[in-house]
This record gives sequence, C-alpha cells and structure tokens, in this order.
Amino acid sequence: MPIAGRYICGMFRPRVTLRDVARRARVHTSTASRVLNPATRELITEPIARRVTTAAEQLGYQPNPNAYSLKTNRTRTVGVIIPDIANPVFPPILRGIEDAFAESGYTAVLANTDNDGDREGTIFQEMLARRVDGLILATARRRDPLVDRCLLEKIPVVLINRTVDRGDVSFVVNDDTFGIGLAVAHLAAMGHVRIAHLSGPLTLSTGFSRHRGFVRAMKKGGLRAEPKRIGVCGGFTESEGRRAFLELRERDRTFTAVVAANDMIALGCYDAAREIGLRIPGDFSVTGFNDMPFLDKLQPSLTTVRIPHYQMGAQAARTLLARLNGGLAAVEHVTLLPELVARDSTAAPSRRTRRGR
Amino acid sequence: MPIAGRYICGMFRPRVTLRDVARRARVHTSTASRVLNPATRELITEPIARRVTTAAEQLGYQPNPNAYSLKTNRTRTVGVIIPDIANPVFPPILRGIEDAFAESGYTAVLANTDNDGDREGTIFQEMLARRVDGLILATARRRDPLVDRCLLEKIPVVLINRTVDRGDVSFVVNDDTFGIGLAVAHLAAMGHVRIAHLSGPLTLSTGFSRHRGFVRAMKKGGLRAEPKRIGVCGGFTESEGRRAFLELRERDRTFTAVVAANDMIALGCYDAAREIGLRIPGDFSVTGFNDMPFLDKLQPSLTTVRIPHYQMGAQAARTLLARLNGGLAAVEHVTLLPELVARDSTAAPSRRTRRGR
DNA sequence: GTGAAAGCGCTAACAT
DNA sequence: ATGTTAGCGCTTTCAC
Repeated sequence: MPIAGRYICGMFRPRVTLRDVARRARVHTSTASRVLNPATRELITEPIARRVTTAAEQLGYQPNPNAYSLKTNRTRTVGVIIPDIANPVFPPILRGIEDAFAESGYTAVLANTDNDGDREGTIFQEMLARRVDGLILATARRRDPLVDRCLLEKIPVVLINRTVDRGDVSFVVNDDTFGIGLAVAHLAAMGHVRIAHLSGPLTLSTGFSRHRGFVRAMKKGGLRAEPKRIGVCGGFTESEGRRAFLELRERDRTFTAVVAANDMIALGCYDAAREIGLRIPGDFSVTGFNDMPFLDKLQPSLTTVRIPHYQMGAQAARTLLARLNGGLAAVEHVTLLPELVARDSTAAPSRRTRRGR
Repeated sequence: MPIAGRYICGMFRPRVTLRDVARRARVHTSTASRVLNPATRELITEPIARRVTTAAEQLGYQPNPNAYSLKTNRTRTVGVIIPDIANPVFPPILRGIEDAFAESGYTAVLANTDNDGDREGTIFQEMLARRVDGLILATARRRDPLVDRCLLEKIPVVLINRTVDRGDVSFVVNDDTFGIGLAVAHLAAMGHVRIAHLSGPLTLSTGFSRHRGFVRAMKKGGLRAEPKRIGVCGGFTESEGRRAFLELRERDRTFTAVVAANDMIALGCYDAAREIGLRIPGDFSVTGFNDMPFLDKLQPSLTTVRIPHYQMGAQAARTLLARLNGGLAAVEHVTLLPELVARDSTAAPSRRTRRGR
C-alpha cells in the first residue's frame, strides 16, 4: 500500500493533512476545517482564521478529495457520455464543458459509446459506480431508457445536442428547426424551388427536428416538400449520405438542391455526385449542418449551418452546476441559435436544371 | 449532506455497503473484503467465499471507490494532459487510452492546456490535488519542467507523441525520422531534387526530429538539404505554414517540393500557393504529416504520413498500467512506425520547374 | 481461515 | 466561537 506523500528534493515528505494544519495553528481540526470551507468560514474569528490559513499555506496543504467524498457523498465529478470524440462536433463541446467547470472544482470524466446501446448501459453503470454527482448526455435518442433511469433515480442530468420527447428533463440543444430554415431560405432566395432533404435518423431529436424544420420551412416559403424528395439516412454518416442521395435520384431527377441533415451526409452527396458525374453547384446545390472543421477547404467549399458547440458545452455545464449546487433546481430548456455560413456549394439553379431534366 | 443511496422504483434505497454484504453472508466485513478482492480471495475457503459473492450479487453491491481510495491512497485515476482535443490527432489517441484502460478499472481524466505553460502548471497541480495515480503527457517540450517534476517526485508518467531530451522517462512516440524519410524518398523517387522543408518548432521533439530526419534522408538520398530551403514555423499551424512558405519563396524559387512538418503547415502552403497563384502539384509538390481526417477531400488531396494514433494511445496506457501495477517498472521507450499515404499533392516535377525558375 | 480492531482524512452534529 | 466526538466504507495488521 502506497503511503501518502511525495518526494521533494529527493526526500520523501508525508502528505500534509488537516490535522497537521490544525496542530501548527494550534486549533482543533474541526476549526481548521471550518476555516478552509468557504461556507463555514464566517463561524470563526478573524485572527484564528488567519492563523489557520497561513499554516495551511506554509505547509502547502491540499485537502484530500477522497476523504471529502467519503464523508459527504459528493465527488465533484461529472460524467460526460458522448457517441465519439473523433466526431469533430464534440471536441468544442468538451472544451466548453471543461472551461465552464474550471472554477467550480468539478471535473468532467469522458466516455465514448459509439452509439452502442449496450455500451451506453455499461458506461452508465461505471459512472454510477464511480459516484459521479451528475451526468451530461450527448447520446440521447428520442425515447431513451438511460434518461428514463436518471429521472427515476433522481440522478442530476443535462442532455446536450440531442434531446428526448419527454419534456421533464433539462437540455441544451441547437435550434435545429430554425437552422434548417436558414438553409431552405438561403436556397429559396437563390431561386431554388424543388429542394430535397436527406434527413438523419428520425429516432434522434436532431434528425427528427431537422426533418420537421425542413417541411415547415418549405411550407412557409410557399414551396412543396415532396415526399419523393425526402430521403432518410440510417446514420449521420458519409456512406449513408451517399446511399440516400443515389436512392433519391432514382426517385426524382428534378431537384436542384439538397439540404443535408449534417455535414457528413453532405459529404456523401459530394461522393455520389463525383461518381455519377454531377457538378456542385452546377447541377445541384448542397447544404450541410454543423460547420465542422475544414469544410472551407473542400472543393467546392460547403455551405452549412454553424452551431455554437462551445457555448452549448459551457451552457450544459452551467445548467448542471446550478442543479448540483442548488439542490432541486427547475428543469431548464436552453436552445441556441445557429447561423448560416454561405460558401460555394450553393448557387442559383442553372437554366438547364431550373427547367428540370 | 446527501445521504448515500438511490431511488429505485420511486423508493429511496440506501447504498449497500460491504457491511451489508457481510451481514447477509453472516461473516465479518474483513472476510467479505478478502473475498471481493481478487488478491486475497484465495485466503478464504470456497463455501464462505461463495456465500459472500452471492450475497453481494443479490444486494447489487458496488464498492465505494472513495473509501477504497482513502484507505489505499490509490484512486485508479490517470490524468491525461494534451494541448487541445480539437486538434484532430488527439481524439484517436484518447480513444486508444480509454479502450486500453477499459478492463483495468482505471479512468482517464482529460485536460487541455493550449500549449500554455502556466495552464500546464495549474492543471498539473489540480491533477495532483485530485490524487491521480499517474499521468500521460502529450504536452512535453524537449526540456520540460513538468516532466522534471514528475521524475523528481516519482510520479508515474508516460509521454506520448512528443518526448524530452533526457532519456530516463517512458514514452510512446511515432518514428518521426523514419516518417519524414518516407516523404523524402517518395518525392525523390518521383524525380524531385530541390526539396524544401518547413519544420515545426525545434523546441518540440516532433519538430526537431522531423527536421533532423529531413536532413538525414536528403543526405542518404544523395540530395542536398540547403539551408535556404529550410524554414522554421513557430507552431504547427496553418498560419505559420503560410508565413513560412512565403518566406521560403523569398529565399529560393527553385524548389520543386515541400516537406511540411505536419498537415496544418501543409495547409498553410495550400493557402499561400492559392494567394500567389501557384499550382499544386503543377508548380510544386507538398507532403504533410499525421493524416488527419478529410485530407482526402482537399483539392488536391494531400499526400501525408499516417501515424498510428490509436495504437499510440493504447500503448501509452498499457505502459503506464504496467508501472502502476508492477510498482517500479523499467523505463520503456516505444516507437511506432508510420506509413506514407500517397495522394494528389505530389507528382513528378514538371519540365518547367525541373529546370528551376 | 476467520474475526477483531484500528484508522485512512475529512465533516458535522452536538456539547461547551 | 471553538472543541469533542462519531463515523463515512473500506483495507489490513494482528490475534486467535
């Protein structure tokens, strides 16, 4: 068993504990504890408090979080469960979480699930075993047993990016409906009329509300969201985007623009277009969603909808902190506004395509 | 103070402890502890052991890691310090670490430093305050005070991606010298002779050894690494790549290829080339390093050197685990082999450029 | 082979 | 306003 302590200048120094601080300040440990705890500091008179703080400083005292946790049942640790950190939307979310936690004393512990339900369950259990104080979930499906469990067991949780159908849980999401509206309006303003949509999985709130947003925006713009011009991807992936695009073109060859549910699906359209010899934006325009890195370097650069990922992470962390500190805080629903980033994958429909082919 | 326990079926159930398990199995807690600890299980007879394990199962016992940590001074937690998770080389490294830790009971806690020395120090302190059992550092400079401290204070540490000049610390890195050799050989085989290098910062082992690798590979190939054809970037960034490329072209206009120290620097060359109206690979070829995502989608797609990032993370985690479990394990140096990914940014030098301009 | 007992470092109810 | 005391849940030495 390792003995608490560290090597300093080659010498082993045992860890300094609260008792050491108390001894040096010639007070009782509980007094020292009260001084060092902001919530109880006011109970102690100024001169004694100062004796304690200077003693703590001189000794380089660092409280033992394990002792604190054992006593209080709070670990100041939050679990963050995401599908895959290699998906470029998540790094900025994570940075936002990390930065928002920075001053609070909380630490985020990350885990990836690869959208695998079993793995989600395992990781959830492990997080509980680790006694996290709360969870930030980016893995929610519209009906999600994990979220149900959190609510049932009163585990503080905030959903991020995706939400669930039941409304009694806090979440921080992007305004997907509005975002898709931006894309549709952008295309409509350029003169597009026959606009197609390649949606994400409708079991995810992102896929669902972008799909709904598309239908609504078309209607609002006086355009028709034809069923034959709507394709559903099994996942937000390039390969699904490619597949769905080719399938779409089997059904309809008159569309002049595609609103993809995310950037990867849009990339799939790029692949398919290259394969069958269509030009972007000459033969059709494409929009993505998320504005992941390097889209500006594509040929053509991809018009997309930018989501404030960093702010999303930061806001989720703040919402969870409020719940963690305030006890039973109200359920919070935060929706962030995205913005359109117009690039070269969208242009006015050409004469040829405008007529239909 | 929250009471340990959870809501199950709407009812609050206090946390089951080792004592509960022992009571149910009608043994002493110490016996139950010995059964549940693989290292001491053999001390207990089979029938009693079984009584304990079934009791634990029936009660759904989950050991309290805080109590364990308080008692043993081991948190089964490892700090991972990286420059920035938004840099696409780090997500796969992290996945490798996470997966390698999965079965071990260890958890990685991530922190980003943005290559800021002060922040590194702060985070280091916080990690120690959290009582991590060890560290994986991806932030090392060739001379690094943090690494020195770890060695001085005997904190188990493994460096990853970058290493330090002193050799008495474990690390897992890519073979940068070899990797650059692949790029040079690839270009030389295409007929390039006047090859330039845009290096990274020479204070980082990656920048330094890629630079050295370039000089060596040129010599080995019977080519001359002219000083005027070597530029140094202040960071592995696109803007530095752009700046260094333009500066390079001030000094020399006869090079037919650029070996960039990483992909971002190569992207900077793309930017500069577009600005001054040079064609890639028509006017000059470019190679990158790392093979980050979406390079195949660039125009032209970027020839680069692929590093096994995932394996790098997994290996670093394994090396650290060996040290953590085995006590004082030997210092390990692991070097992984990269491979060339030939794409469209490299081609034989054109007649025009071959003559020099 | 198993039980008894101490204690890791801290907080908080209670006592003064 | 400060001290006393008990105990969070576990491991581990010691005793039988």
